[in-house]
Amino acid sequence: MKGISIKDIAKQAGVSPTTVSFVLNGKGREKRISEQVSKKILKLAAKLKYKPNQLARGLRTGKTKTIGLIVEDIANHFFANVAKIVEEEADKFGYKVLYGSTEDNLNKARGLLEVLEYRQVDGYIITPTPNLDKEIEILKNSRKPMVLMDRYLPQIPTNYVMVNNFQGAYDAAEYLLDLGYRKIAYVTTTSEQIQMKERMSGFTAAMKAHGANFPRKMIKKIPFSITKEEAVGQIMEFMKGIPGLDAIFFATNYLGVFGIESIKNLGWKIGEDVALISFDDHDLFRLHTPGITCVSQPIHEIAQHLVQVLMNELNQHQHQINQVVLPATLVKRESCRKRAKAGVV
Amino acid sequence: MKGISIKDIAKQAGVSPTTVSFVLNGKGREKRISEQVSKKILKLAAKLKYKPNQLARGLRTGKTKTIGLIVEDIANHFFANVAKIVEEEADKFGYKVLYGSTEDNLNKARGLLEVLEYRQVDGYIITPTPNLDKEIEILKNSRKPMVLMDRYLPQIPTNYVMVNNFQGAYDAAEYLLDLGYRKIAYVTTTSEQIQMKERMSGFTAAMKAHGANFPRKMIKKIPFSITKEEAVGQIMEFMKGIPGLDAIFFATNYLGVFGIESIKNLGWKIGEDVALISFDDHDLFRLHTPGITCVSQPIHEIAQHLVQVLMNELNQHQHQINQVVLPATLVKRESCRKRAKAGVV
DNA sequence: GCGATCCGCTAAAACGATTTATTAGACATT
DNA sequence: AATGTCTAATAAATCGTTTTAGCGGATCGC
Repeated sequence: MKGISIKDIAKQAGVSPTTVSFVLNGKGREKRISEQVSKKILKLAAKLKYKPNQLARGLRTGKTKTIGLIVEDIANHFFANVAKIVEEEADKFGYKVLYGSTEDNLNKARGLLEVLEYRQVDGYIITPTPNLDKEIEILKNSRKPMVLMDRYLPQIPTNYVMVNNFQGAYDAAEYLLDLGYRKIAYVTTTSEQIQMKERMSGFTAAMKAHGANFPRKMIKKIPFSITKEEAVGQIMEFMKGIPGLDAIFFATNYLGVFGIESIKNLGWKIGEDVALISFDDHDLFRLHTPGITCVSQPIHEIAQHLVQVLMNELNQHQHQINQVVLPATLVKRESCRKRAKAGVV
Repeated sequence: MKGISIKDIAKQAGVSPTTVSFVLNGKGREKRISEQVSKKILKLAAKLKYKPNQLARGLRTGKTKTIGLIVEDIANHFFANVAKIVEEEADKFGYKVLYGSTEDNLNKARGLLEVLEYRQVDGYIITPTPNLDKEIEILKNSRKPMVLMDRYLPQIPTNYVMVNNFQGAYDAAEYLLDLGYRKIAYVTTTSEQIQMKERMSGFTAAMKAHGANFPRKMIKKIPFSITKEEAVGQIMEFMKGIPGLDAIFFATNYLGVFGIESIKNLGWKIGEDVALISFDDHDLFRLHTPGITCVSQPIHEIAQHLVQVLMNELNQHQHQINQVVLPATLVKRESCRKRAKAGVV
């Protein structure tokens, strides 16, 4: 059941393994192998369905043609879709993907990095967890090709591919204001992650630019660690405490989902009593009635750029830093609508 | 930036690489290496953070400690979650996972199998596409450890891990009848895949066992290839054509999602005008209002068994066939409720 | 006629582990 | 003393590639 090797081809062609290797690696010309011999080898290889042993090749060249993909949670809509495209794109370059989920846990991330190093992947696509700075720094210094996604580490200049969080949130705020909403609340996480900060900045900037009122008490931070029920409860309390609430923005999709539930629990009608908009799309937002307006990340492009950036580093030792920021798109659905008259409680 | 090798340890310990290899592989006793030397080597390995080169090891032993996971669509809720647990479980045995999505396309599946062979994975977890029989047969004959998931090939006895589709659908039908529903429709795919057939059998069996009427005209088959809009349209037509329709069962989750939309489009109320139940859980079902009752697959257990079966084959050359069928669970939500009075149009 | 150059190809080393066969010496047996 | 057994280790082959260095012969320049 053993595969056939370069030696088998060499024997059958009556040449040395070296020659076979040269030809099969497209170095026939360069190494001055005659057309006849080249052709014979190529034909033989095809006939025998020769498949180079990747382990032997990797051992010799130090390249495994494998990339490591570290996501927050492969079962999450956003990451699963990115993973899928990354796999497809990498495949085009002959690379395979080893993946793992961190659950946003530092130790899991460390474990994954260790395993990937152990497996000698050629490059990394990483969604960093909090406090992963040191490991990223080490990886960076080791000159291994690497690109971050979804968030970056402001202290460490690295490659990354991200959505424009500032612009996405800015557009959302502006859209709400355009529609005539005035009393707008903002729900985010307690996490200090950069992408959350940027969304907040973008939103705030838009409110300010339009002279809208956006005091601190319109902002609610929900801790990551609490249960869904607790979160929903907190959001309900928060909303009830704001008389005349017009519209509410959720800074990430799972909060938006909680928001839907909170509003329903209050007996309010989404899009009528209060407008709802969320960062990140979600199956539920698309299929919900009414549809939930959201700021959508260009998943396909993100994945393509991730692989592209990695391949650039991998192939051309081009060590200039590559930071890609892609526009977010406002997906308008029915949860926000033109507000005819000023809101009253 | 090179890793340290067995030779480095050997040099520093003043012994041969052979000795180091023996000790590090736990064969110290067996090979009569003295306690002193063993300890020295172990200490040194820990100190230098020695990580064996998997490529070299794989080349020599023929084992890559990698398994290939072929799913239908990694971005799908069910497969993404299985993939996640598979990865975690495999990790416990020191295995990593290479994955790929077939989109239920035969050629994609072939391509994936080829790549995985090329990468010499030690074992396979496969969601077979239609007509993949020949390739599975070949793989089986090659004695590579393999286990199928989600569906199996009736003509080829192989390992598999599945949910009990018959029982799941049976329970669903029985539940609807218990609640007092009588005019029950069934929506499935046109695909001839075994799991779909079994669901149909289970459902039919329950209806018959309870003496319920279940004529052919209560069954609708939706082709896989049409667009969402077309599917929704077909489902709407189908439902409108059944006077007095009580309840409707969808044989898989994406159909259930279409079902929700169809019912809404008709202006009916789920759980009030018509009961809805679907095979497979989905985020949307859980978060929808009203919640959608469904037949849920034990994802965690499925994944655990998949890895377990594969590890059995991998480690003990135990070549008896292992077929695991796990119970499906009926998750009761608000889309089906006690029916007070007989249904009237 | 002699060194330089080119042609077409190959021998052998290397990658880093595992594994088989072997060794040198201590000790025991007959 | 000759033989065998055991101990504690090692040398060398091996896995399948890639890659460096080189070889024998023909051709060229002068």
